Amino acid sequence: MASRAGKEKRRTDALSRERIVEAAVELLDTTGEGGLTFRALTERLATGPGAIYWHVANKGELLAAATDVVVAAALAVEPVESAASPQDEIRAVALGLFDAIDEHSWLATQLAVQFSRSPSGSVAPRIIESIGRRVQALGVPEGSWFTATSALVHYILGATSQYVTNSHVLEAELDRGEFLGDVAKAWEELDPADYPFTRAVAGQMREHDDREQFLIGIDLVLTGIAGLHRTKG
Amino acid sequence: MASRAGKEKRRTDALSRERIVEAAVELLDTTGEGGLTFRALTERLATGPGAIYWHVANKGELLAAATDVVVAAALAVEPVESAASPQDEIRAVALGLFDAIDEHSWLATQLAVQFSRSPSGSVAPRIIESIGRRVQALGVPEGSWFTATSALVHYILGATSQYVTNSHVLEAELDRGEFLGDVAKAWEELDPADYPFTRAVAGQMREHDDREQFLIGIDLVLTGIAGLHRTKG
DNA sequence: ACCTGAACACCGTTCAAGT
DNA sequence: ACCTGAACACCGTTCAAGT
Repeated sequence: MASRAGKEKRRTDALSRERIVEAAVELLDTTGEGGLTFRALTERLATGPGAIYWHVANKGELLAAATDVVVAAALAVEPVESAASPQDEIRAVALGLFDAIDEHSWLATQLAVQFSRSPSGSVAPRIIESIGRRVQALGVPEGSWFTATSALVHYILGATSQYVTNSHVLEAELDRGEFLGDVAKAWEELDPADYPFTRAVAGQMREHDDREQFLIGIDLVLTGIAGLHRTKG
Repeated sequence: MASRAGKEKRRTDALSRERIVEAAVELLDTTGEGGLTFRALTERLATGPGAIYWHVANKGELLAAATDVVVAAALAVEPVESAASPQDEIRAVALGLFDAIDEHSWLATQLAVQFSRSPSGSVAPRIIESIGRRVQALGVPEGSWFTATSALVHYILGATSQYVTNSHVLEAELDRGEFLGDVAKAWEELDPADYPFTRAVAGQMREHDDREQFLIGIDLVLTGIAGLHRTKG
């Protein structure tokens, strides 16, 4: 509680990169992807835009930092149960990201952006490391480490990006069930000549459970990865 | 060449929704994601913004239409070789989308947006139908049609979204090889204590071939899907 | 070193007015 | 029915000036 080494704190609400990023995350969570503006941020932090630009280079860097903070938290939670198999751990890591996207609807888009724009940034290595270690533990031959990890990460990114409760849904005050119902209805009304499969599958789409579906997909990829073992004598 | 049924054409360059969407695609291809503005569009079409808004509700609808046109073209190309297995056809469809994204770097982001924001729009059903029919042909039990198709589509979306030659790369005038080299270098310089796997895999990342890697991932999912058959007696 | 806030060069979108 | 173009309410970003 006592201040250490006699260093005086200036003002309690002094700006810092951390505080700015934190405010950005809150703003994104509350008002959605388009809600993060320097106007809103300056108001919330009671400063001018110049103050923010002193700590952060531009909006892109701010979004990258916000994404990194949230991803780091999501990956840190994973409880290391000693009894868990690598497969179970991979499922847990994937679900951690799934839940993070569920909580922060803006995260899905940003994950895709960070991965493709700056794979050497902090976000991509974090996720690759977390999945990759378990791929190693799976006994995948070394030559396939990158391939197997990539496939898992690609599936996770693709799948999670669609499970976003997006602003459109929030605006209309629909819950996920109503939303899926509307989509299913639209699918059922497609031209039977052009869209027989999509129509046939509309019911399954309406009733599917997001998390369950997501995990089944993970398991499909894991099954495929298990097949890589036999390739190498 | 002769005008049909005596209908007079007004001016050759009369506006239409089609012409606007076409111009939007060209603008996106030439100047990238951020290059599509109503300013640039009005200049290219020699009109005012009001003229565009007469044919198109807003920018979102314009982007959706541009995405739909490009996706439709990509899926239409698939040559129906009668000897091809469903697996081969799925690979061909996937590669068609891969190539489309390679040609139109803005497409990856837009695919993700269209899928999550309006899965009842035209883009998502087109892709689901194209993949889904082949999943049916694979002999997947009916109860797993939606699950199997979703897994494939999720993988495809996730994987393609990362193979974009993005504007950052274009600006720096790097080719894909140099870009991957830089990423690999950055990975190799990560903290050995925190990122042993990512460091170990940097070399594989540098040398990997995008298309080959993409297809292996497809095959991993297909292997997993093959396992679904046995679930049902 | 850190912050202020006016100013700049853009956006997407609207709308009275024209033909 | 279709188009014009000025105007509006925003953006992200800069920068001289302050402390």
